[in-house]
Amino acid sequence: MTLALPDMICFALYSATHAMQHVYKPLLDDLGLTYPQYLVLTALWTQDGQTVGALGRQVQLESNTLTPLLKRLEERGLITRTRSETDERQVNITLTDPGRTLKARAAHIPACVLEKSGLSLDDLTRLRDQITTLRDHLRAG
Amino acid sequence: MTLALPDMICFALYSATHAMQHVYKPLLDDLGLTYPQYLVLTALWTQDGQTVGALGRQVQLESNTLTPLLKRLEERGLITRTRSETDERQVNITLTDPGRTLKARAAHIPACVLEKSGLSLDDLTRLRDQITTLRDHLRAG
DNA sequence: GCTATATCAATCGCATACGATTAAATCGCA
DNA sequence: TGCGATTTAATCGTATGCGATTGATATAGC
Repeated sequence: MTLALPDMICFALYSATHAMQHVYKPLLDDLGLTYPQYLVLTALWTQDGQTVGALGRQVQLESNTLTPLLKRLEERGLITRTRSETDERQVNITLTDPGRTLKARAAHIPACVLEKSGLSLDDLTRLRDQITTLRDHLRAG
Repeated sequence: MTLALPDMICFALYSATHAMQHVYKPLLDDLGLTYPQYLVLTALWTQDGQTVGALGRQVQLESNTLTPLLKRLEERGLITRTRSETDERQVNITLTDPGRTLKARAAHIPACVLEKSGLSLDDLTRLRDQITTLRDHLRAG
């Protein structure tokens, strides 16, 4: 492990993440979404009505980042934020009709990214699993 | 390619990058550096005296991000920023003595990260090369 | 029941990221 | 040579990220 950028796994991840977001940018611009907003909506499309904390555990963000992001999504009319009745500390995030409708307009994005990646679906899946394993090791260590 | 967070290669990269920065955080706190500042210094430790543009091409950042970051490194006395004499548009970034000295104090970091990754050096190297290949495909596409 | 503790979202401050624009300097080409 | 196009860094505005703190609510233990 030398101390040079091209040799560093951290820089490979860092620059690949940026390159990935660059690929997503024009696709998300069509939906008027930023990349983290897209991740949050993806979590909600899978399971609606989650609390801020539950969303944060999925996308790996804290309330200090999520709260402003969710307020922007609420201003755009894609979600609603309501205090939980059973536990007033929690805030439930629920998709609006436009928020739900957006899922269909995002459905083509994964295929676009697969195509841009220049890899086969099998190779990309294997790579994803290896990166996920590394991430879990890093979190655990 | 489904539209769910755990299945998305982009989210694997995104969350692994965050996990990696979380591992670096305490190591870089000891040096008083942020993660992008560390990347910039790493590039300078390999080759001193680069222009803002050359640094940006390496760490994949534009002057809009680099200029404030470099000003902070200059305030901390780690680098100097001087207009090029041959081309007044360019600004040369040069390490100061403290900036050079910091390299030795950062030398142990790669081994720490390797250990936290839970992977062998061979596995990590292979994974790094695959991620780099993906990044280059994404940039090219 | 009552209080110390814990949990949850929000807020604040600072440092990235990045699109768009600007200003200065250099280059290209007639 | 001269002038429009290009390059380079800086600036501006918006949106993350994140450490630290705060305020409100819920829980646990006595």
